[in-house]
Amino acid sequence: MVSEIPSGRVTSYGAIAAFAGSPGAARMVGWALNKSGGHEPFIPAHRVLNRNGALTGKHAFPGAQTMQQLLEAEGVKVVNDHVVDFQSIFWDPSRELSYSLFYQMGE
DNA sequence: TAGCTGACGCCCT
DNA sequence: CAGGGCGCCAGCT
Repeated sequence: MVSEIPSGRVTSYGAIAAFAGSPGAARMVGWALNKSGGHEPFIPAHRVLNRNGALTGKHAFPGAQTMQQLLEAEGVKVVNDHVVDFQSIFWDPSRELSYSLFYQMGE
């Protein structure tokens, strides 16, 4: 699901968990993303933030500024570990994720 | 077995 | 504004 997030857009752990059918299991999303690093296919984990738009996962990246740099490279502004105008570039799975993802997943 | 700890989120004091 | 409780659940001690 995270792979479907367009460049320059962001979403939250909670939104993903909710759409996946386990509202409240946002921690698992972070756990999964943590495991997803360093291998193929590339998962744009830097586009997933907490519900306030904070870069709470930055410490899981190689460099201290890596997550922020990845976002800024896509045109997303970051100030004080928070994405600027988080609401306007928020990517809501329930509203924007197409049926095609599930088709790809096999169901 | 019990408890703790997360890249979380919501609700209540 | 701070702090606590609870749900969530995988993976360690």
